Amino acid sequence: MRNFVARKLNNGAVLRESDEARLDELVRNWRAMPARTDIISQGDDPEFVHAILDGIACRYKILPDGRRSIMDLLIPGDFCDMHIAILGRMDHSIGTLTPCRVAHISRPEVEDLLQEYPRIARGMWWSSLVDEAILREWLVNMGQRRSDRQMAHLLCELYLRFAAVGWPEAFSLGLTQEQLADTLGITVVHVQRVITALRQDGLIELRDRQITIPDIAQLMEFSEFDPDYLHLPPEH
Amino acid sequence: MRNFVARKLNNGAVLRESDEARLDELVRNWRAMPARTDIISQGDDPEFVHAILDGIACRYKILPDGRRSIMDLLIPGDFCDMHIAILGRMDHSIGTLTPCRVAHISRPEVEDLLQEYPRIARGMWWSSLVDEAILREWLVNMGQRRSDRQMAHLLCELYLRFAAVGWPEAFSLGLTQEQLADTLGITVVHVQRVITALRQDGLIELRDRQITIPDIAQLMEFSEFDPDYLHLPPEH
DNA sequence: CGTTGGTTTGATGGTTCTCAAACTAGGTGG
DNA sequence: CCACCTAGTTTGAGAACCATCAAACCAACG
Repeated sequence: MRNFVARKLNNGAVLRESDEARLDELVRNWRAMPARTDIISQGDDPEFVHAILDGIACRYKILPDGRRSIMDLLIPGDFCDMHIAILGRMDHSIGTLTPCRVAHISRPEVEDLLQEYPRIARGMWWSSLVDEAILREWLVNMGQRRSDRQMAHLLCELYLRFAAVGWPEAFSLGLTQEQLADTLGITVVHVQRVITALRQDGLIELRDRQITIPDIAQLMEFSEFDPDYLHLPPEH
Repeated sequence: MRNFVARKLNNGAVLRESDEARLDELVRNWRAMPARTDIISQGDDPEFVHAILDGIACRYKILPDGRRSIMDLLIPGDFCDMHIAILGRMDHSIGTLTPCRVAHISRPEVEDLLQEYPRIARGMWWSSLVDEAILREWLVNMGQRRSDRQMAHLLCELYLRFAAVGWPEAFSLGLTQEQLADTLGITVVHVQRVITALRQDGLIELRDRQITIPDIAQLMEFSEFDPDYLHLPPEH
């Protein structure tokens, strides 16, 4: 089992063996969570910082009328809540979408990590800035593109993010259409129509409710995807 | 002339006189910039960190087809590019929307500030996290609300953000309809229709192309505005 | 006094939502 | 093993929202 946290941070900082060893230790405390379960809820002031080791989670808010808005997808290697120590309470929730393995690290351990492991601290800093850049690109995506391009753009991003942590299997996405709808801000019905359209154009493939990408370059061109905002090292 | 940077940071940290004095010094280097001018352009690796002292600026990207997407509005007290030292190159541009006074602070000065003034450093850290929270709320706003609510929500946010730095004049917004359109991801024509509708409902007032808010509570209710995400101290 | 940038208004069309219902696959209990 | 139930997917018809295109209007400015 590889350490996806270390792999992710390695994109923004050059870690040494001692760094990776420490991360391996910290990541040893984890628990399995079923799909659709909150890791942290809005209003919490949690004691632990969490990292996703396996599965897909999301940041989300529930609107007054009951709709859910997903503002970020968290994949293996992603931290959930590094910021909570400063802001105090959570202004949104974090929950699993698929079954997940979630590591929990105590606040003192995080403090120690940031103080004593400067390369890791730099990687964390880099990581949170990339998260912000992703958020900005989502804003562009939702504001300016039609929903088929939106969907394609999201898939391109996930493809690259999974690749950046060296996801072992070929990329395949097992989210439900409702989860995709809440992410893109469109209805389930329309997600369905967009997916069938993309499938008919040969841009994606669908087997057992899993989306795969036959030709990433083609999908990137279709969605005007520019990977610049992910700030990945050149080889990706 | 008050120091809006200090006022803003005071919302997230308790500054002392020495802190404010240092900020006063740093902010002394500024230049006036006309409207519609880039402070930093995409691809730059700038030498200075900038802060808005007066006027309104924005983060934006230009899409391949020429459209502009505004992803953040920067008001007096806001820093533009604290993150650039880590990420290297800018993945978006920052430009003025109205005439601005912009302070520029050298990288060594910023380093010193973060090292030697821990309360300021904490305020900066808080500030960047709030920026991220604002970005998330914009995503919710654009994804889930109709354009009249979107507009109202944006106006509520700006009202509170200006209030949080103690903006001297009563709130009034002097952006063009095109600038608002690029921010909300809708067309100029539709901005026009939304504005007249809000005006007819008495939710906003319009004089000399300046939008004012007669009753903020009413506008907040209309747009389902929950100020929680701004993480302001209770008095606001 | 023409030019320019911005606002306002109208008509039409496309994208996406809403409502409604059928269908599929997996799981559970009789 | 089958009947039922549930969550998720698929399809259709009509309406709402917003975009597009086009043109008039207005104020500031040289």
